[in-house]
Amino acid sequence: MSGSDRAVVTRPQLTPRGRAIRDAALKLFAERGYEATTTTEIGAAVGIRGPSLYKHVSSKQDLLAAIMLDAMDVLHDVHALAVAGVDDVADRLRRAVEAHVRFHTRHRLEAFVGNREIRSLDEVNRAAVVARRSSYERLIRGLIEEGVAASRFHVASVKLASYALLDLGMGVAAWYREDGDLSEDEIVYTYGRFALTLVGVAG
Amino acid sequence: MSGSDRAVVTRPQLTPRGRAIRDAALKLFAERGYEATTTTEIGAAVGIRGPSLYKHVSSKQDLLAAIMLDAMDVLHDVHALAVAGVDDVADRLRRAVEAHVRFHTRHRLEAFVGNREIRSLDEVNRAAVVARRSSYERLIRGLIEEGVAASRFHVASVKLASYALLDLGMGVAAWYREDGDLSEDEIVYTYGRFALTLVGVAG
DNA sequence: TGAAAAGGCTAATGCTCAGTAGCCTTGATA
DNA sequence: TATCAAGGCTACTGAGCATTAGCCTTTTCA
Repeated sequence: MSGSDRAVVTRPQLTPRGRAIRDAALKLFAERGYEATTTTEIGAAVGIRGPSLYKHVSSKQDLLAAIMLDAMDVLHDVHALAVAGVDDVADRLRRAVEAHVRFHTRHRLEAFVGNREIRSLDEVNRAAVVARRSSYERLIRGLIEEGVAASRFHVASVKLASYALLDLGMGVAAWYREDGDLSEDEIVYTYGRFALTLVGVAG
Repeated sequence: MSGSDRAVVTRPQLTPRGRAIRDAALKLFAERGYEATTTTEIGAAVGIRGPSLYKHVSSKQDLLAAIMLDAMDVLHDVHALAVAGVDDVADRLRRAVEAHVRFHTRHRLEAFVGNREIRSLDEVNRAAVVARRSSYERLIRGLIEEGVAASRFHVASVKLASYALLDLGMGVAAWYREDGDLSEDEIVYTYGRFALTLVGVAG
């Protein structure tokens, strides 16, 4: 009943070369955008020609979809892990926001691409990503509603507060750099505090 | 010395049709992205064929650049207007953030495109937009530094606080809708308050 | 009223791109 | 050692795109 029996990785395993291709595609999609990235460039990044990619992946579109869907699944997983077994609603929110921000530092390219390239997905894939995103947003909003219901939080608008928290994470993905002068822990801690003051936590 | 003698509109005037084309292009760039928008579609949106656009604009690229550069200039203008003649640093920050957020509701498409399509600009235009953006970021950061220097604000990191405030505005541009259930004033007021608690304002 | 400017249009140009066809090399295995 | 699959490669296909060329109609105004 601990939840650890749920598989964390649910998508098909990739060969090493398949993983290299995905990593290269992710980097290129983040740098220049999905539409502006050519299969020739993705191939070059792993030392092969564009058409040879098709021995490993089925299409450029599938590459994008896999990157985004996997990222959303990981985001759900880290959220679940962060709040599991924590009772106090303020602690739950702080831990959820910390996990949110940490995800956006550790997977900033995935988050960046995920936020900018939804439009490049075909209808089926877009619906799948949007569904996962909505589900995640409901989790965050639910935490705030919980705190408000318990009179622990005081906000002008639950919706606005949840948007603010979610947007801060996305912002991090846009400017965070591993070699920058703000450490991951520093950002995570500070934003966790931000979150609590933002919902006007009592106590 | 009031600053009102500085022209607010500095770019070449557009004919009505030129303006219609720009508005249509803005809407399409926001909806499906610059690369995915065709000149045929922009033309269709104003009732002409794609090639006829070239009687009014010099290129698709210039259309994007003009949209983004104008938006950055307006953002600077509304900021200057918001803080002009205000002495108290907390008031200045609150008013600056209010102006920032209001800009992102009133010009959400421009802001949205401006944040997502920098990569689609050619080098010259990109440099111009990035310069304006940096300049604006310095203004916001400067306000926070001012408050910290005067011991009115208390933040763990000036940089982090300014990123957070800037990111909240960008977030607004992504989800705000004129016909949504959160009013512009409501969002502006709430985020103005967020800003002050976020910098740990004293008094 | 007549010339010319403005602003449409279709057709064409030249380029880029995702994906396919079909071939060849290599290395594992039977 | 013969076979065969894996995974490269080049050449090609078919489509889409921004932009230009050149033509025609309408409007403006001297």
